[in-house]
Amino acid sequence: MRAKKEHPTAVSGSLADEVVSRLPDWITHLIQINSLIASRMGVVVTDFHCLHALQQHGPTTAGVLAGRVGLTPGSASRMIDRLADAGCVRRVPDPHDRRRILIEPTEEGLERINAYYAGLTARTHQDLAAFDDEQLRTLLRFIEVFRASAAAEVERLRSPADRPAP
Amino acid sequence: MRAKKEHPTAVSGSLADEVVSRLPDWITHLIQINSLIASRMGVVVTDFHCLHALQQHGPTTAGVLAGRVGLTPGSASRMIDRLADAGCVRRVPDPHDRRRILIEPTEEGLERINAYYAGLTARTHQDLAAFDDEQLRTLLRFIEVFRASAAAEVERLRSPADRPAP
DNA sequence: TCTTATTGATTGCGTGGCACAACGGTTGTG
DNA sequence: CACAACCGTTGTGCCACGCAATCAATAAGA
Repeated sequence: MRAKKEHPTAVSGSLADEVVSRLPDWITHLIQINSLIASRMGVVVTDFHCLHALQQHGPTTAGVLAGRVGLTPGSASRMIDRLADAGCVRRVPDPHDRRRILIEPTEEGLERINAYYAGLTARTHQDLAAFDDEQLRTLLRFIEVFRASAAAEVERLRSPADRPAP
Repeated sequence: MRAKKEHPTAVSGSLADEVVSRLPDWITHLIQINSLIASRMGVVVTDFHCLHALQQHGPTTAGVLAGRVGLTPGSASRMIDRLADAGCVRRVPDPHDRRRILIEPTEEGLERINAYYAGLTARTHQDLAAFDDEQLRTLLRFIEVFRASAAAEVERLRSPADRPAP
């Protein structure tokens, strides 16, 4: 444990250090944006993730939805209640297995999530205007690498008997 | 109900569109990572933001700290109670104004936040190894632009209808 | 076929973070 | 010296969440 390392504005011996030192602050801001927009929409951040997952992977059961957003099945059930009351999702019985109930987003839910992404994408497009295609390709690769890495990190953190061999 | 496009402005073909379409998923993962690590540390995400703000801007009063993490003064007081009980922060009376109480991180608090960043930093360094200096410079610019943009967005979202004319 | 085990989803209960509003202590101003 | 403004804290209620028990439906076994 190196306790002497300061991250805020790093010692910038390398560009990589600069990058990693500036990431946390950005991430913090992104998280705050998510919370603010969610509260402005009258929902909780978790509900937001649920809508996002629904939009990304399509309609699924409540169980896998709970897994995606990192909630217990019980909490997911209540979350779906909230979203259903808000008219954002709908419960549809699975014709093949009467135990299962598929959760699918409604028009209003899609509109809401789209409105959210519209605001963010507009700003993002503005920000991206300063980069050329070559740089955008680099950014794309960067995002893809980090997305995969983040997904792996989520999986690792969720396993209780983790850290078998560092 | 399969929508025609996955995202609102997904005019596929543009690199910028690719970027904006992939960002939300990554952000979602980052948020989940934050929540997971926070719960694993025995704190809440807000406490985490508090420690981050303390590390970024240095010791301040409870009031401005509440503003930074987006909490009411009352909630911030309770949050400071939690962190103080956990030994992460310490209340120090301001010698110049006995109404004010400065909040400063303790060694343990700094260690905790460092441990968090150490995990993320290690992974980030690994990911960054695949990029050369030119690309890293692009990434740095990208991050800086988006960080500023995100900060501005946070400010905008916090002021609901006000901001008449500064 | 009838019985038993497994899977999926929901509900009772307790915990805890948060907002709102009221309170006491401190500073500075007339 | 009295009054007002400011800062932090505390009382109260709300609601999201986890845990565990429960009900419904399918799958497996005698």
